[in-house]
Amino acid sequence: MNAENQKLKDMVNDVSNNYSALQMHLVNLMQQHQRHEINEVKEQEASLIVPRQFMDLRPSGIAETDHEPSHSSSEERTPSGSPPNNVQVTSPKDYLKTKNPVSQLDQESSSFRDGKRIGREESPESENLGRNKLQKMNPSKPIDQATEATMRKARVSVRARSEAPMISDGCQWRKYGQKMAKGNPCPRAYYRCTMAVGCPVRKQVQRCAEDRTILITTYEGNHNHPLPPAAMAMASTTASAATMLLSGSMHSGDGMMNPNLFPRTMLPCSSMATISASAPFPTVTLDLTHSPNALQFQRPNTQFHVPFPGQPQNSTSTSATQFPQVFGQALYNQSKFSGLQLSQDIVSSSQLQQPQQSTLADTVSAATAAIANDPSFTAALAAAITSIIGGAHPNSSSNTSNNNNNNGNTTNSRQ
DNA sequence: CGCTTTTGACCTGCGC
DNA sequence: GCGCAGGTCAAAAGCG
Repeated sequence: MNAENQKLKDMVNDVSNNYSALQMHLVNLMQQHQRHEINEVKEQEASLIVPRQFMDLRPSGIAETDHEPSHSSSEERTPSGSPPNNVQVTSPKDYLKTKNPVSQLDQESSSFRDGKRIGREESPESENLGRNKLQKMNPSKPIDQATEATMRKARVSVRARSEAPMISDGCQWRKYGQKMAKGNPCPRAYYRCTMAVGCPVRKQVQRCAEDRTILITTYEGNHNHPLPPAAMAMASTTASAATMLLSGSMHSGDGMMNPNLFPRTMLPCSSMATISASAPFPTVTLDLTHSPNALQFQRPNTQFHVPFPGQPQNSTSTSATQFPQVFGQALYNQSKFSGLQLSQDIVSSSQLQQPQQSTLADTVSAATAAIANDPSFTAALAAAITSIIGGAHPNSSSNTSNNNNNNGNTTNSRQ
């Protein structure tokens, strides 16, 4: 066990190092691409106004100008002279070190302590209720409160193939409800984080109606406590989603995302992630199910996307390559761990198959699809996902995993 | 015995 | 105002 632990430590260190190196590379690629895309946009619409970029893993409004100077011209085209929002790639560690997004939210919510139910005043949901009530009664800061609500409700949905009833993401969860959702024969389970008292993070777990091997896990909120390394990626991803969506809302005149501008800020299409701006729960969807076989089941732009009010159908969602970079990184690193090199030649071959790929995340995605038929790689792919979202295995230390087996049986019998 | 899950009831928002 | 659906609560049951 000691030897195994040491081996795992070495692997973690390797991940960290590779992550940093690849992160730098990704930044460079993004900057290059951004310049290219900006030129295109300028050609198409000279008067276009582009909101901030959606790469800062920290909560909006705290970007520091002493970080890497942005080479994006988004700030150049920001009309109101708002502080520049640089394109930054911040590791989860740095992100948490720099600023705990939860603390900000908690501070914001602390001014709304008049919960509807006195007995539940301390619970986050009662704060929400109180806030909603106050928002109705006191419209003095509608934009701020709408922004806050967006931040609170922004969600990250992860689609991953898993036989396990729930993917363990490094956190401890307690199931507090289960419902049958319309249009899906599989029940939806509700969990809340139990790693700290009063942690507002919740998640929903449900199997995809079209392909029940796909597990859809939706995260909402930000943790108010330190996270184990295994949970860092997902937590920062969730927080980033909120930040991304909030960022979009903050830079449009009416306090909501401008649907016509939003897609233009994203990099070219990747099938790994989509963003839905559907109110009231804007959702970022990370699709880790891709394989040649998976694609036939997938309906990438319809499943979670509700048209944004007034938004043309062809722009209801935008694929993003920026956001899932953490997952691509994990895949790359895990493939190394597994001794199954996600080597440059594999990446290159996948690029040949999909010449439109232009970013690291896309490359990894394509490589995943290209080699997913290789049984030996399947384990590596599963391990890659596991390394990010904590591991999907029935024997997880989390109580919820085993109990969820019971859930499924019980639910089936009830059905 | 303490913790977690189950599950019916309840609350809330939304569309009609 | 009503019904529906999603989300949450909390007492009861289950489990180790």
